Amino acid sequence: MDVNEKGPPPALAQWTGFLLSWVAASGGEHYGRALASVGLKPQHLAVLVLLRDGPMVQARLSERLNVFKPVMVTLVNELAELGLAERRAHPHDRRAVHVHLLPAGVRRIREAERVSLRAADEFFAPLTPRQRQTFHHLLAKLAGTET
Amino acid sequence: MDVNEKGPPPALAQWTGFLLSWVAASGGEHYGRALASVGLKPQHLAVLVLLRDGPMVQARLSERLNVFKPVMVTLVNELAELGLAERRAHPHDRRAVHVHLLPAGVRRIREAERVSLRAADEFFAPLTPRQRQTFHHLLAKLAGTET
DNA sequence: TATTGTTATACTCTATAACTATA
DNA sequence: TATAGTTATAGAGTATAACAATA
Repeated sequence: MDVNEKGPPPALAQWTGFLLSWVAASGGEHYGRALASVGLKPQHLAVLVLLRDGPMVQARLSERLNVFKPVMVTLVNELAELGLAERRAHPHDRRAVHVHLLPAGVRRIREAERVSLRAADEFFAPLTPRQRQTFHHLLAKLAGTET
Repeated sequence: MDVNEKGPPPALAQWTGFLLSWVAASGGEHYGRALASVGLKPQHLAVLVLLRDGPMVQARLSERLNVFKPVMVTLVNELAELGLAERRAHPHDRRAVHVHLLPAGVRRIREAERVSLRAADEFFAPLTPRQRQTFHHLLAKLAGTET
């Protein structure tokens, strides 16, 4: 049930649910390739964007992104190794570490947003701007983020 | 970056790509639970539906569903153990096995389609019938299954 | 030489357990 | 007792390698 570049199997393409999962997987791969071109994984960018609002404790990063604590340890390690973020002592709680966004991280966010916006334009090219807006609206209704 | 039942993280919900992956994952889980209620995994049903057109060689099942050969071995093993399909000798090629759909498999397909249609109705309940049709149309354009 | 089915193996992701140091 | 961070480990799911039988 893997998803490749050829398009969905015709026999199953009339099921909306199958189309949905195929389009999402296809879009996710496209997005992942775009971010990889600036040396990031999707999760890296998600963490960086959260840190843009200020330093954050790792445990709260895990909660906000719905990843398990050990995963966040790895992600922060990688971001630190890339020089995009770093751990510092927490001012009030000696158990916790504050994860800070570094200037290089701010710049990398801008690059990532540039390539990901371009990737989105490519992916949604089959739709007119009006259709793309409609698509977003319908997704938001399904996600329950609008009434 | 896991997806749970609470709805997408508000901070990321304005990105169409993130909404898309969240909705697809949510829908996939809903579909998976529905099929599990009749004892099937999504891949099981996909195989059974393909076999409805007649017996098929395992290698072609793998190709059609884009799964690797060892995965198909496991799936056919499971379907055989469930009594829904079985391996028989291929009439012309002694290397290959013909996978046949059994009467119990035909009945199970009907049950699975019943619960999966109900699951789809539940999942797409936030949309009007007209919107649901539009959503399918836009997905089909993105998947390239219509011009 | 290529293909079918199978077994064995590896690799990634996801999830849990256990431990420390604090609170 | 509970929480933060880390390490270690376990489990799916996915992908590759290698093999015997046959074409």
